[in-house]
Amino acid sequence: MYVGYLLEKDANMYPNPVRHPGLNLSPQSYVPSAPPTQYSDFSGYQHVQGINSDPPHGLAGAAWSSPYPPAKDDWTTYGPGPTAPTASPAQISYSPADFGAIQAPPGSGIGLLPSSLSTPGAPLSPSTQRRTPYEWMRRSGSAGHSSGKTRTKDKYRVVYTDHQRLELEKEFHYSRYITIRRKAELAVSLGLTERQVKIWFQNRRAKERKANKKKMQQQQQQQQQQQSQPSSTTGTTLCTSTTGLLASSPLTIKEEYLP
DNA sequence: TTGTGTTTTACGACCTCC
DNA sequence: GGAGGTCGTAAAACACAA
Repeated sequence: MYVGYLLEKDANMYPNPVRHPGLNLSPQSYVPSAPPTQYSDFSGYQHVQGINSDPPHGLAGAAWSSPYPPAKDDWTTYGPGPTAPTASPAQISYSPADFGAIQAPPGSGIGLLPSSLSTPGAPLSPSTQRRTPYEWMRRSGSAGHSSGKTRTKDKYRVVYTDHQRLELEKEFHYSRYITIRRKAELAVSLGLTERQVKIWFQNRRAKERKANKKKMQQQQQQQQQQQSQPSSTTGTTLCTSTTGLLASSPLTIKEEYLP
């Protein structure tokens, strides 16, 4: 709503424009042949086809068939109930091979998937199977927990499926602030409520701010350590402070997905 | 197996904008 | 006043060391 205001307000946190230049256009207008270059690694996934294609009149049309049931109209009805997405196709477990189209940019060291997951034949080493930067991608076993139960019932929260997280992450890396239209589309396509999508984006931004804050603190510590040591070289402080500013920018986050 | 730390959903309080 | 933002927090889910 007042994204512009927030971006200005959080200029320290987001000194660079976080949105794709083409965002003035509706996100739906971005086509497979010209994916946002910042997130070119997403092009391998059928994001555009399934999510970003412009559905007729915004929502479900013949070409906008969603693998998910219609979103619950109202999330205020807590509890499993018949509307709980237990039988949702979203529960279909996504094996790592399902994400094989997404690969880490070469040389980045970071990507959406561990390379081992992108190579179906390669067995995972125990260390690989453990904690990775892509945990949320691997937890296909969690899918069974998405029963739609919430705080007031025997389950406090649902666990989103890998596919839901993937699509949300993709949308987040396309733009940190989702439009009303995209929110509605995502909610339908993922079998979530618009409220869930909105809150996911809020939480995701908070996560990024937290990470940026941590980075800045670490770099400040490094600077302090460097200053406390007898400096044999000059001019390094300026460079580190510059990198510190860059590190705090959202661009750094996006760079994780750049080649 | 269990204890502990981290991450992930979800919410409430409060704020700003239209 | 409603919608959506941040911030702080609760608690489930999860990873991992002992």
